[in-house]
Amino acid sequence: MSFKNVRDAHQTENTEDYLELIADLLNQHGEARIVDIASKLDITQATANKTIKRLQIQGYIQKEPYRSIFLTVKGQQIASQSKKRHKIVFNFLSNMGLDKKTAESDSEGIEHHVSDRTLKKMNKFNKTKKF
Amino acid sequence: MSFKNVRDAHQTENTEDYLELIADLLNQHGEARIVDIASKLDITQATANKTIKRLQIQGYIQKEPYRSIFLTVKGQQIASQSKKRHKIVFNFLSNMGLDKKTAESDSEGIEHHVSDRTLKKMNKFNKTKKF
DNA sequence: TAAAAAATATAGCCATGGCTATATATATTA
DNA sequence: TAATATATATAGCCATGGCTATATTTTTTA
Repeated sequence: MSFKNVRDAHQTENTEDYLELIADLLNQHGEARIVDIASKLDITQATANKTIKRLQIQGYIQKEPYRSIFLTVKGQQIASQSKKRHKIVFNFLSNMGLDKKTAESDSEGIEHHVSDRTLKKMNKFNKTKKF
Repeated sequence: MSFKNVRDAHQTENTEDYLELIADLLNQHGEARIVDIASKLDITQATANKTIKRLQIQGYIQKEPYRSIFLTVKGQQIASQSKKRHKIVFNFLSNMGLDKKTAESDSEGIEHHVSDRTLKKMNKFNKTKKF
């Protein structure tokens, strides 16, 4: 079952990265645009555009042509869950003694592969510095 | 740069899983066959076959039609690196107090997203129980 | 306001990794 | 050994996420 879980994680991974990023952009700049997403994710605008279209079809975001992007309730839920996980993993890696850059970069990849059980352990460690 | 790294990890991830599994099968049963791979990875034999073909083209494995699979030197190197990382992550999660099943399942996904720096920290913790 | 620049959209290409259905080869067993 | 079962291979489908090149729309600026 294990490998199947990893595959399932991959399917949602890109979605989660997009939604989390869009939420950040909305919070920080009041709007989220294709250009920003493409630049942050280091992909072309064409690719960003295509994925945004998929996310729209799948009901995670709402947007008018040539206009900026908003999250649906469904999208917001995933974004905030994702953000929460990301923070816990980032803090955990930081508390392990890793530098900000490494913690940031590693947590980006790890956040999608951590079970609730592991997340809880990490969170406990973050709070008490004990396992 | 961070997201790009995650994407790069994904490209090699499936390759690493295959090579690690093939190495295990070779060690445990003396041979690695498509059926076993498909069953372990929980995919169809057709999919396994297709990926095996790619791995062969890319020089990681060597095989004759209808025969079992062997690793090239290039393939062995990646398999053993991968195994090493996997073990460190698995031990780390176990040492955190997680049950075997969770540690196994989570390490499967995490191993591909852990930098050398983080891996070193984990390894140190495994040995000394301190960060 | 008209021209230039920037942002967005679309088309079409590629690789990957899923799948089912079907063919072919190999191994087992009656 | 001939028939059956198992394993492997191939063909063809789909979704995803990269890309470049080329519209088109919106925004900026001269």
